[in-house]
Amino acid sequence: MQATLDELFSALSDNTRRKILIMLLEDDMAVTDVADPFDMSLPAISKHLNILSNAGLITQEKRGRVNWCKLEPDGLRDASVWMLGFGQFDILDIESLEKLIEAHIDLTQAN
Amino acid sequence: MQATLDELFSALSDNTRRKILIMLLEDDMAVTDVADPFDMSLPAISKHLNILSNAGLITQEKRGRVNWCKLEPDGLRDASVWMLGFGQFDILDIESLEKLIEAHIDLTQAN
DNA sequence: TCCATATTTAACCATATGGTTAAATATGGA
DNA sequence: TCCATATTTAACCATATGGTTAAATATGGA
Repeated sequence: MQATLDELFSALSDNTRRKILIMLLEDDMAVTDVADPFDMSLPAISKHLNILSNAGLITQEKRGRVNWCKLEPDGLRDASVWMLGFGQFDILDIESLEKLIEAHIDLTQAN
Repeated sequence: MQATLDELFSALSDNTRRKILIMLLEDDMAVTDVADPFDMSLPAISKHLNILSNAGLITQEKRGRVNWCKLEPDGLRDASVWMLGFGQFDILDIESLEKLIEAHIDLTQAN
């Protein structure tokens, strides 16, 4: 069930969903907790979570009554591969990329 | 008239539009020529081009009867910044990124 | 057993999206 | 001037999207 690029980019095209992804960067969350900061009904959030699941950006695991949502780390891969390939390595200038990589290596070594 | 991330990702979520972007990577094109490979009416293509313009991914310049479409090189920037920031530098593994950068430097020096 | 909690499903609604065809518009060129 | 070419605009249509509320479902716990 590979998500298509259509599904991926479409899932990313809604601010509520992007915010949810950022929240899940922190930690796994129950549906109710995901919904909490939004001024929107639970069913609406439930639908957004479904869209994110279908796009391969999150996974959901039901334990008891609670449906835990967690980020799918590789979910963005296909989209970023498309963008980097398309952008021909110039989307972010090379120096910025190098700085990102250095920062990353520092972080990695700090752990 | 900054394009929003919503507009950007939404513009990218359609395969016809992604194909148009790839075509424009080669060269600037007239609307009629953009439409040629697609099994779709001219007005439909015209609409897609408008969506790409509003998203900041292309620009259009009318010369005579012909409306020339060209890629906007920085169009993807905001989207890729969001994705790289979100992905915390791990979307593509670091080695792949380094290879991309080396390849890019080689290309740059070849010119 | 029975109530509370967590979540989804169903039915609905307004608006957006992606397409169509027909007509309008503007420019180029004989 | 008048036709051809390039493109957009208008009017339309079916389906998708993002939201709602009410009801259903399932599990936890007293």
